[in-house]
Amino acid sequence: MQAVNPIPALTSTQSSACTCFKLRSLTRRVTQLYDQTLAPSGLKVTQYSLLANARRRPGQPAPTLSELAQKLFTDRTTLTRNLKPLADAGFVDVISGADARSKAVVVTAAGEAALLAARPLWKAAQLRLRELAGTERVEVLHDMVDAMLPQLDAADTDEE
Amino acid sequence: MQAVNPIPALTSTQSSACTCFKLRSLTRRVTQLYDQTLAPSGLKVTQYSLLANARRRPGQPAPTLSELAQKLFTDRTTLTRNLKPLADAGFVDVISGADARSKAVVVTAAGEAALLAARPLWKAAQLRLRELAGTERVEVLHDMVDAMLPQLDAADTDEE
DNA sequence: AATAAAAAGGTGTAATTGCACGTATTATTC
DNA sequence: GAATAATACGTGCAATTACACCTTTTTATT
Repeated sequence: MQAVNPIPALTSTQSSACTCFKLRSLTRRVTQLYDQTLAPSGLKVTQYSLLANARRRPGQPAPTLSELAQKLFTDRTTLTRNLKPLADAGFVDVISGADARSKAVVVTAAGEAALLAARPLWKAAQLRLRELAGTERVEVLHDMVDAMLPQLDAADTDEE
Repeated sequence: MQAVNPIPALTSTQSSACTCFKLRSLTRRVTQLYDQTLAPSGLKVTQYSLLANARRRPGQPAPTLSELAQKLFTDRTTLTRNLKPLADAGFVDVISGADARSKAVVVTAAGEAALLAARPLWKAAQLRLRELAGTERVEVLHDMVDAMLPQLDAADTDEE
């Protein structure tokens, strides 16, 4: 016996089963949670992540724009724009790199301070998400992203 | 015996363990995959999802902006902007609703046609993602989003 | 019926995102 | 050494996203 397809021509399940749509929806809500929690710090989660990933130990070379973009899984040109508000706020300096072509991103003292001030809020957001979604789910999600992202990243840089 | 924390002051693991950052990174890549695959249709995945969710069977009432926004897990004002290119392309009509306040979204015949034409491409994207990430992972991801999204959605509408 | 509250929607502003195309600089090839 | 490749970055453009604040209309309260 075969299961009956409820409404053949127009199952709304079809569109809502879109993985991309689901992911985008979840990400919007999660971003909202983080941004609202981080609000007192003046940083959005994107900026927090950018700063945290641009950070280097003293003596360590500052990352170039391309290096940082790759680390952030972002388009290079997106990084350029995202640096603007942070540079305006004095949280980063975009200096000329080793090459005459390349530029490097340096987190300033003010940037470090902002990051330090935002950290407890970020931790609160992490905790709140775990409360809402369940710690186990969040951990599974981490593993899944870690497994999937490299595949998608490779596929992206391949096909050119 | 206690495990030694590798570099106490500056573990880059801390920032990369940000659930929001991970989710956003994955979503960017997945969106890229879908958008590139959908490109021949002239629709972006956001627009495809919007159209698919705005669609009604003949006779069924067209969704109001607020209803549709809720269904899409988007801000109401975001929906307003996202409708613009679709209205310009003639894929939707934004008509006045039952109320003198409300408006409703109607997918036009051209919109239906665009959706129909895009569907094989969308399916190809779904398939490609499963190839890259593994079908099982995608299915687990679906379940996780389905479980997490309502929690975050409720938390969002609550705290006002 | 007047007033207050709620609901529905829009605009200003700002940030995030990526593609297409362009310029400048370095490395490679002949 | 000159021509070509590749690398590094920027800008124009368009879409996505949401908050703060606004107007209009409907509903609820007194």
